[in-house]
Amino acid sequence: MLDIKYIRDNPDTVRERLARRGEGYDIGAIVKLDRQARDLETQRSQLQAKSNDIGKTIGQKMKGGADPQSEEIRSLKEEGNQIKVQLSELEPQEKDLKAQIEAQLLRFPNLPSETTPVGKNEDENVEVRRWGDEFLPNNTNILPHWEIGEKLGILNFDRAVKVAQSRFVNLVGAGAKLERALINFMLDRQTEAGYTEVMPPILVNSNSLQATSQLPKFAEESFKCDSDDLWLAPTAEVPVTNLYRDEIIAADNLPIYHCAFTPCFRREAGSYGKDTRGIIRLHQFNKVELVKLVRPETSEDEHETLVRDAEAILQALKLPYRVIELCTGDLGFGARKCYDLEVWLPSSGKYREISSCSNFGDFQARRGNIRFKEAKQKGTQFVHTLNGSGLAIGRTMAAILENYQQDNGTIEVPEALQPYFGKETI
RNA sequence: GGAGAGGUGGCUGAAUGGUAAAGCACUUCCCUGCUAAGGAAGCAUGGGGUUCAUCUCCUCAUUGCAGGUUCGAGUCCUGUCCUCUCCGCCA
Repeated sequence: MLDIKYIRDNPDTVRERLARRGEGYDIGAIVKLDRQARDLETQRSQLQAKSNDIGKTIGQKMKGGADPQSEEIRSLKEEGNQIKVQLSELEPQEKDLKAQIEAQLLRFPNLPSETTPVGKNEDENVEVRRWGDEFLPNNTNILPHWEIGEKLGILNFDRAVKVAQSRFVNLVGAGAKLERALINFMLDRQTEAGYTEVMPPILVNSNSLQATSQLPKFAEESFKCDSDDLWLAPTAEVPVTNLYRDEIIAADNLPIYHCAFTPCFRREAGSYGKDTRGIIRLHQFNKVELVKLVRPETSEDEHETLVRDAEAILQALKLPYRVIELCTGDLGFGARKCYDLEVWLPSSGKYREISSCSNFGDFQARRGNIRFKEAKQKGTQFVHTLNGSGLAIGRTMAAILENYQQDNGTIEVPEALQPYFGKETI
């Protein structure tokens, strides 16, 4: 959430930064509502003060033994009643205005960072670096991962569709074990890199989704449990970041680094016809997520190391990839800056997103009221939150099935993964 | 799912409807003088106003949350969420 005070004091800056994302963000209305709300609040609190005064006076007089029926008490009560009438008009107005402001504010995206490249859409994203050309497979007859997967009997779609729906998969035998090996491998690596593993709830309430900014704007993207205020988490970012919602963290305890393995659930509304085959875009997929809560002045550096920590997995698996910096037009709602890691998928001759690493600044912290406090200092500040996949498990498996495909139709298991998988080939 | 109890500062914990005790912890200071004890003050968060701005200052709100009654609600009423105990069910 944007800071209303910042909008108030720097409307032009806000306008200009939002415009970098594209059209359609008008802060005029909110500035006006804010002015009205503050005027009302000033009026209301003055009346409130008077009312408090009367209450106190009556209280003191009653304590002193005054007759409740006396003229003095009755006239004070009458005065109190009049204030109450005035308040009953002002209060709903103020409340309504503030609710409107809040609702609008929740629908404004974060301001892009000064360094985020300006662009209209994904075509204007910027490639930052590329890694692993020497590992590009030279086999030109590489089968797409879903074909080789079904051929080897380790990916099964038909039965998963029967059990659930399209966009679900069943992993069999070596497929299931490979998934498990990848999970353990990634968690171990990220733990060694300094992230504390957590295993949070993956059903999350509306407040949590609002804090990390999946709500209110993206409600149709998540699965909702009908009879409870619970949703299936679309990413571990939600439960892990929200572990600290409404907390004031001692500054000494920052930075906080967490990694978490969770299944993730997405409705993929509006992606009909996209990636309908294979395991690139499923309603349920596994992911190891990295989450950081840091001091504001460190968040840019923390963002860079977060990306490096995600890259380290791809490097260890010797999977070719590139790092893309998203331009303002493609930037996620809550992010001020974002790098995507894209892994090479030889069957389609394309790089595909396998990790998205974002710096949210104080955007999520403000929504979730996650603050920190310096010892011996007054006041609190919002932390900065960051997260990134480290990595998406299914897409990593797809990349392995393709990049490690041998001429004889077997899959070589990446060396780093062999201790976890227990075999050298599939 | 059934029955009961309860949600008050960092923690413990009071408050016949009269405007949130006290203790512990913490911070600063004083006294004392040696692994200690005593005294004083301070000690929450958020909003608004004031200010070029910060602090101060003024003010409002916050006893889980949302309403209601009242001049006045921690206290009474209604709804709701959460926690705990017992029972039931259950991996």
